[in-house]
Amino acid sequence: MGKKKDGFVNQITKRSEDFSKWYTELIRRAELADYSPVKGIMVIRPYGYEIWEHIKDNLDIKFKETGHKNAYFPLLIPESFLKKEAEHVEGFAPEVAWVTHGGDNELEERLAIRPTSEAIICHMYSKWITSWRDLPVLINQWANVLRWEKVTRPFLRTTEFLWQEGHTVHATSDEAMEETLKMLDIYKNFCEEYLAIPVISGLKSEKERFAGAVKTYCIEALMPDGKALQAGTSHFLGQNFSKAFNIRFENKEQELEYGWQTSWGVSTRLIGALIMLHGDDSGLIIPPKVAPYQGVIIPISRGNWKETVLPKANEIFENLKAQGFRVQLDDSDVATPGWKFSEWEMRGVPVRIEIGPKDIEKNQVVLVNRINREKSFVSIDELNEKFAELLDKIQNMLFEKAKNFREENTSEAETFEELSSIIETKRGLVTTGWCGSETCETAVKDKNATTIRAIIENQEGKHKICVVCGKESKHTVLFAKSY
RNA sequence: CGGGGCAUGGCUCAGUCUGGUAGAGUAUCGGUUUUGGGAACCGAGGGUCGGAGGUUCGAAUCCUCUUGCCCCGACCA
Repeated sequence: MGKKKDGFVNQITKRSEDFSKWYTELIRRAELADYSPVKGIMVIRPYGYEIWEHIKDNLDIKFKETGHKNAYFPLLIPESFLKKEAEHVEGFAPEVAWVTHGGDNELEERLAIRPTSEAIICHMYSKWITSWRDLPVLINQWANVLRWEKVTRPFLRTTEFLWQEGHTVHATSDEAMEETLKMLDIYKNFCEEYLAIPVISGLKSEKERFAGAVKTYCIEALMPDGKALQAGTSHFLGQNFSKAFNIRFENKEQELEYGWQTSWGVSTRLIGALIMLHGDDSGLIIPPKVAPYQGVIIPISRGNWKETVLPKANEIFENLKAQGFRVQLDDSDVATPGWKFSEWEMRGVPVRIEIGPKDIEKNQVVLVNRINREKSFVSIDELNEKFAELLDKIQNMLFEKAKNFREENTSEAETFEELSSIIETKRGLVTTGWCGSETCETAVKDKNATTIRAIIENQEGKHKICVVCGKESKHTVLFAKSY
């Protein structure tokens, strides 16, 4: 640990050597998160939480722009409420945690710690909605939820996690469907623009659909180990919940009608996705748009640097902050510059700004790109523009790199044998035809532990037959192993 | 929930087979010298070996149970 090897850091397992180990080790070393005393529950540390804050703040703006308001619903849900929508309970029952006592007294009805909030929110909606004038209801909440998962991994699947859940009610089916797709689109754009994670959007099969939904749409991202990660979902709930919870309104024709609903969410899992997708052997690479620090200024501490270099470094620091950049100045005098380089690379800061005696003479700084360590010498007078340019460049490089990776790892299969062989050798995403039957879907799962991640837009002329049974294909689907 | 692995100063690990009362590196603290890719030296503090029980004169080490973590599957954001 801490020893030099080829000049760079050697303190974490290399991503190229052991991906899983790299992932969990890095999360702790970079101080994104740590394990709590309770199984499967993690502590999100400030550096990790700040990434979540940037995700949250930016998404929140997009939700507000599209007319949504935030609210907060209770953590505890009476058991009877959860049971109202049959498929919903069945789907979530195995992973619900229950509150059974208040102090020493056993409760008459046990309370579920929300695994998701449809039940409590729909109950409230049934009280609030009476007329077509009350619609649409467009509410989102930022909250924590609890699901007693059997296998957990930091950020990707933890017992308690943070997310947002939007719950809307509309007067017509069309309107609700429009909302479902609109939010899916917001997620897709957000993942691609802010997190530099290319995603494929599509529809879930019946088997993979959210418990209680009519249709579940999703965005799926391909991870470096060839597995797909569901990065967000948007559900068209139809009238399933409004009927179960009696959400009715009087329409313009003075008839009582059940509301049409949607729900949609993304979680702290997005952080897991960006760690896996962008990181390298040296550690994290956080996309500039959500990075807690977009740049770190490292003064080269040499001789009387505190009198010569540090004041200039401070000036640059204040200037960049004033321009709205998120920057850090590492002026600690215990660590050497080399140590700092490695440390901040490991933490994924996209740009390093070096300034030393030689630079001061030339009125310049050195900008270093985290992705390829490419150095550029920039006049201090142009620093603001050049820094902003480099951040944009890095944001784009990350996206392009991820997109190329996905393209290289997307295959097509016409037969079951082909599909199996691809999954067993290179993994990745596989597009095929599918007849739509659950029998064929299950056949693939049983043989290859691979599932339909999404039903995608039909590609003309391709995949005319079902990859399993050979009958006529109804959908083009994306198969992959998944997280 | 099945299969496998692991649990020892903050971190990474040695010691376990063959019981004898804990050790290294690193980190931390103090000091001196350094500093353009993880600096060197001197000195100091810090653990009773995941937890419970048992065997024994004696347990990190042997036995039983238990908890947690990691990996691979089945289930899920």
